Amino acid sequence: MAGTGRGEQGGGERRTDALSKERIVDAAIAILDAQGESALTFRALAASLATGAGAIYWHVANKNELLQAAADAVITRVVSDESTREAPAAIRAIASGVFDAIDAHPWVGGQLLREPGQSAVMEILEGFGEQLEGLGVPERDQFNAASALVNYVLGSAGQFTAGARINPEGLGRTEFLARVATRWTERHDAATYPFAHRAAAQLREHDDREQFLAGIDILVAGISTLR
Amino acid sequence: MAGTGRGEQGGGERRTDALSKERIVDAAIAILDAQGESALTFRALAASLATGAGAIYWHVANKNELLQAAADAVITRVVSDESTREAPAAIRAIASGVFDAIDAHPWVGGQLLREPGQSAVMEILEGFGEQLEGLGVPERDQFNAASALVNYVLGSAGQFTAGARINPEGLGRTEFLARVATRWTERHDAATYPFAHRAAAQLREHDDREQFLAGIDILVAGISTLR
DNA sequence: ACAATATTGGAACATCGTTCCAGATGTGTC
DNA sequence: GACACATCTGGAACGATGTTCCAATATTGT
Repeated sequence: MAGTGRGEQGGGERRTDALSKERIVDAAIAILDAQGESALTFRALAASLATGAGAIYWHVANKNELLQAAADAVITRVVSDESTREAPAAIRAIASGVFDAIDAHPWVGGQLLREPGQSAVMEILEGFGEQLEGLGVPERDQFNAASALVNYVLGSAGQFTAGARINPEGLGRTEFLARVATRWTERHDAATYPFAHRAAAQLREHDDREQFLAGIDILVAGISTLR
Repeated sequence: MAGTGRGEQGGGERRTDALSKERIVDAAIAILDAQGESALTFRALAASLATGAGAIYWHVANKNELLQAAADAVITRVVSDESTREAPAAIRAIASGVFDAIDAHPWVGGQLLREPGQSAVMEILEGFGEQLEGLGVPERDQFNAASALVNYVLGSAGQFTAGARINPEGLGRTEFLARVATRWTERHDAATYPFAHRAAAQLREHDDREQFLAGIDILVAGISTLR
């Protein structure tokens, strides 16, 4: 068996078109951003890099690792941008950053939900966790509080991403939400779903980002009661 | 077709093995529960029903519709079990029900995140929403509050489901979490990730359900400050 | 210059969701 | 009972995907 050991790239320059995990991940992100999750195939990726599938597998174990690396690349930039603000504002800033990243790269949302303990998720957990001391949260509650924030962010990310996946790209977000609302209202009885019908009305004039941050504020308010 | 006859059944009675969407969904749930998400293929489903793929497509449009129907079937039973308790307890009860359903059928978590506006999700939203009046939440904040609860539940569901997908089925949940914790601790610096390292320690002795409900309590506490 | 290793490109494989269609089954009419 | 028609079934076939395999090429070490 030939050694499968990974060669370190030493100091010598190589051919300028040499593949690398970084170049592959960048190409993958470009495809994901431009054409969406379903467009990322090893054939499309190989074509984009002017190579074959086998060459890509030399640098990347499988598609899952590729997606994780892509998601990490996007999220790490956001969270490491650590602000030295007051605790509540810092939490809001981190959440905002994650939201914006997912807004710009909708596929990230789905990926974060797929693998727990993934570095991107831990990065977010770390970012939130470090702020809890400043809120006066006792240590025994800090893990629960940070988890709640992370799970809320991931759930929101999933819903948002799923929306983007369905939206035929033609409609704006508000137009799209309006269509979802009317379709749902038509199909379900207002008597058995009183709340959902009121919610559908608000859906038309709501702003995703505002609603997301309102949820963060609710969580922060709840966390502040832990003492 | 080479007469693979069931004509030799004898009795001219109406065939007892007639397909229906309900029977198909039940068979799908059985496969999902027993062997996990990746085991549900149209070939396996056809074999389980002793028929062909084409026959299934006569009753079900595609795999997505099948998964939605399966998830709806599981969730609807849980939420419609509406309790007439006080608001905070009712919210806790609904969340518990969803958690238990996903605990028993891990694949449901992933499915709920895939399609927004799905009936199962709206059912949960309705369940939470109806309790908010009792908490004294002003109408303009009710949609945000209910959304926060739903997004938190879905995020938690996703994390929990993802864990079940990775776990090789051999280990118990605690053992599995311990392994995740040590692997992460070994790979990452305690200096740059102080909080995550403390969290990893707690991960070993934590209970998923308790942590999930702790998050619900945080949200309820935060929602109660909206007046 | 030569051997050994690292990397590439693309053919080949197994599997999946889905489509297609010939035949079997059921229903209504005389 | 015989015929026509719509409903339903079973399985072969299609196109696409992730992945593996391997002969060919590029790079490195001596």
